Parts: sequence; C-alpha cells; structure tokens
Amino acid sequence: MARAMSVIGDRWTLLILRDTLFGVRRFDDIQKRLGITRHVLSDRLKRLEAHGLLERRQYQERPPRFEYHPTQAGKGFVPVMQAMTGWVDAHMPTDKPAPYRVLDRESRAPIAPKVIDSNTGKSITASSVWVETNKD
Amino acid sequence: MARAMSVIGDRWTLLILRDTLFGVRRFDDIQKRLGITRHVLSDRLKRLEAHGLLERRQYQERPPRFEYHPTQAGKGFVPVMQAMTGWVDAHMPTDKPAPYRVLDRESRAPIAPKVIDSNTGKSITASSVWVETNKD
DNA sequence: GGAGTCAAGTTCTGATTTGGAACCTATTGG
DNA sequence: CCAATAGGTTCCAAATCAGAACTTGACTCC
Repeated sequence: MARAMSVIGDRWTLLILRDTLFGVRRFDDIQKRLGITRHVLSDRLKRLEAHGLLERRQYQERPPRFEYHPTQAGKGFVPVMQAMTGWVDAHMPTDKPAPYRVLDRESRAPIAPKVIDSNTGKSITASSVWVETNKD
Repeated sequence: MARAMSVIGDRWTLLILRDTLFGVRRFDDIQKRLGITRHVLSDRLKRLEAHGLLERRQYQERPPRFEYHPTQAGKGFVPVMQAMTGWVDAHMPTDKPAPYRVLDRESRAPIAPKVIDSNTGKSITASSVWVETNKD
C-alpha cells in the first residue's frame, strides 16, 4: 500500500492516469478536463513516466508534440479503479453525473465490480480475511 | 474516482485507514507505525471521521482516551486495498518485507486478488471494458 | 511527594508544495 | 500579419507539511 501511495498518493495522479486510460492523452486536453494547473500536470506526467505507468510518445515532428499512453503497468490499474468505483457507488453516492461510463466491451452493459480470491473463488471482504502484523 | 480521491487522495489517509482496518486503532500507535507527524494525523483522523470511514470511540473515561474504528464504509475498502496490493505485487515488486500479511481467514493461505464483473463472472481488464466519455 | 511515563492531542515555526496567471516557442490557417 | 494550437516553463502568493516542543490528566516508581 505504501508503495502504491508513493506513486498515486496525491489529488491528481490517479485522475490523470484514468484520463489517459480512457482516451484523453494530450497535455492540454487533460489540463482542461481536470482543471489542474499546467505546472503540476507537467510534474505528474513526468512522475508517472518515471514510475513506468505512462509512456511519452511523439505523434508529430515539427513542432514536436506528444501523447501520454498507459503502459502495461498503467493498464493494470483498470481493475483497481473499477473496484474503487464500486466502493464509491456503494458508500459515497452522489447526484453528479460521472464523466465516464465504463461498460463491458462485448455486451455494452454496466459492470458490477467485485474482488475475489482467485484461489478459492470467494469474494474478499473485511470478514473473509485474516491479518497478521509483522514484527517491526 | 474524483470522489474517492477527495477522501483518500493524499499520502497518509489510506495508510491510516489500512492500519485501523488491520488492528492499529490508537493515536500514538498509528503515529509510531507510520512516522506521520501528530498534527497531520490528527487532521486526517478528523477527515476520515467526517467522511464516515472511521468512528471515534472512547475506551476509557478519565483521562478520556479514544480509538478509531472503521465503519461499514471503511471496511468496504478492504477489497479495494487487496486489488491495489495485487497490482503493486505484479507491477512494482520490491525486496522490502510487507508490514502486514493478509490471508484467507479460513485456510490461512495467501490471497490472490482478482477483480471480476459479477454480472458476467469475467475478470475485468483494460481490454475487457468499453469506455464512453460523457459530453461536458 | 517528586520524577518519569503514557495517551491524545495542540501549538509554533520554517520549509515544501500548490494554485493562478503570464510567458515562451514553433507551426499552421486565414 | 495576426490569431490559434500545443506543450511546456517561470513567477509569486497562498496553502500545506514536517519537526519539535508543549499541554492535560492520570498512573507508577522510588
């Protein structure tokens, strides 16, 4: 968890990653969608690239212009985001419309994310787990 | 996602929630484990309580002393954390030992978290989803 | 009975980080 | 020539954070 937070633990990083995953890949587009300051966006994109979640790709030569594409590690965050979205829907409802709708690619039906233990097939909840604290 | 980040979107909040979920519930214990400053810990606990993820319980009268217990909403974050842990293990390996081990309560075996769509039973990945951007 | 300890904070000060706005560079379109 | 587009960088003021000390009330040790 601490490692995860060292990468995504600030107000903007995860929203930027989300946008790139969902198709918004250019500096100005991300900046406008999120209302983030350009300075901070520039910094966060560099961090995401340094951590290997985004890849900076030049899409034209002169003037040089770039897009930010999620890497495999970045794409791997999609299920985590869906789990998070499921949690928000269950515990922090709102009236505001979501900026994106995530659907099943085949059926175009809404998704009901659930986290399971693939060893047992059972869903993971606070009461299904046992926690051992390692000595300091 | 934005709503989620408005609650947990900083370096400490999620680590504090994790500690309370995993049995560390007192101010000084959390402060020592995380190395967070007391000032910020005090503030984050108040926020977590205000957002309904933690409940402040008095466990002795004089002098008044309190523990922070996760609410239902707080406990609901366990699966999200497991999904996140799975992502970290897959994409950000390290040598450092984890401060906690999370096991299946029955079998005491390690957990292999996976996020599925409970409508279809299929696992959710970047390529299994379809994203529609809502007009601004 | 004074000295030390524990728990849960609060207060203070100086260092970082952030937000907001303007500026810079290169190229294309009218 | 002038404006627009794209991707940044630079500057300053405001908000936030780290580090350390202080507070309060009660208990324990000598």
